[in-house]
Amino acid sequence: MVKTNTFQKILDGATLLFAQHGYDGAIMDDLAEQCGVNKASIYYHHKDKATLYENVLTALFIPIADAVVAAVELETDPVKKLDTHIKTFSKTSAENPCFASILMREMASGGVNMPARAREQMQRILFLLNQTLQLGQAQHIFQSANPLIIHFMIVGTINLFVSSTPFRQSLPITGQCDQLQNSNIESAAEQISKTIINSLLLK
Amino acid sequence: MVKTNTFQKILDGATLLFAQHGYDGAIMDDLAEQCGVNKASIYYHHKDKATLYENVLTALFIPIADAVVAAVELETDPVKKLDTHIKTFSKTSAENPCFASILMREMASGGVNMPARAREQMQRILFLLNQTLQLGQAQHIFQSANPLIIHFMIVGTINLFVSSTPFRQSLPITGQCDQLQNSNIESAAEQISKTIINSLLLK
DNA sequence: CAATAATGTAACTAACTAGTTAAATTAACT
DNA sequence: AGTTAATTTAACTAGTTAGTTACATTATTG
Repeated sequence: MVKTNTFQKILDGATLLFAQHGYDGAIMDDLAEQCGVNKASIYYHHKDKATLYENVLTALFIPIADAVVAAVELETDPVKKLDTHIKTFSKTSAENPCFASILMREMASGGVNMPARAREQMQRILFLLNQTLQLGQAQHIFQSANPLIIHFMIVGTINLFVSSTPFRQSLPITGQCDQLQNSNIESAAEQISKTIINSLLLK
Repeated sequence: MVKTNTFQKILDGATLLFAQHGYDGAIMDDLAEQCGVNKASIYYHHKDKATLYENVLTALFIPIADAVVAAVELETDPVKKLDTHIKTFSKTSAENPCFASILMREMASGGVNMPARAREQMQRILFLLNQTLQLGQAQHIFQSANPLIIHFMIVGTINLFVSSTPFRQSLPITGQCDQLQNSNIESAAEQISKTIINSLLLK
């Protein structure tokens, strides 16, 4: 089943609109105009608003979870696995900022309305982290820690970083703090990775 | 000017509704019903939906920033200041989970539509952190680090933790991972504080 | 107590919004 | 070319939603 040009155009426009305004704030008439298609075309390609939202989330979450799992599985050392986990998640999130916005909104609702296929992708990432941490513990490299909190540290920090780009640029911080200048995602990921790994390593 | 019972009842109901459904998802008729007041009473006490939202955010953000600033200023040691910063923020957030939900939604939009008074409160918290970090560096206790990323680590992790209570309870994690059991806010705050302080301390 | 101010309410309105319909256009195939 | 299937469109509909109005009730005060 080849997806048409219009199908994808609507999906891309909807991704942006849902990220910017949330489910309730995204207006189907605006979407039609933004994509340059007639509103009825949206309903021709996507059953209804709820289904369109599911389609958006599925298309957004699966590649990110895939990338993280694939990259981590290439490594064998727990420290390297964890570093790769954090950096791959950061990189793929930054490549598509809509992911961070949509995930944050969903988590703000307690994740209750999140479509099952999207939730499954987040669980894949959490399970992968859990495996890595247990491997590290088994090899007496890592001390015991709550994987869910580590997961939240990674996801929470990166989401906030990625989605706050406009906010960051409006911050009236004086030149006295030059650390704030290099606010690119790679250095953020590096700092998060170092921080987490450092706290996990057995002394 | 003494705020009436009804004014506060509407404010409380609106806080919950905005936290659960976001600005666009919160329906004024639902709010009236939930509070047991007539819809026109809402508009008698609060100019319109946007003003009500501002009132909610102001009432929610100011006490949290106040609490963090007050607690941190009681300490003199940078390490103790940072630990208090993280634990006070965690405690006050957990006491009012609506704060986390609303802040996450606002950050998902890039913080662009956040009312000025609410944004100022987040800046107070960030500036306070910046001061603590600089004090620690001046005393040769902390190494240099990006305060914004530390801020995001604290806020992102705690927000996610607080607002994910329903999500956490739905996680089908097997008993093999008993770390997940003690998912209370105090132990989360403890782990975050240790992690961050540990990574900042000069070796 | 009477008058006035403050608060509460049912019913209404105008604009908006998700989704539909039936007809038109374009592409695919024989 | 001619027929059928896929796609697009303008116009429409029914339900929803923020905000209003004119009136009723309750406090307050001189």
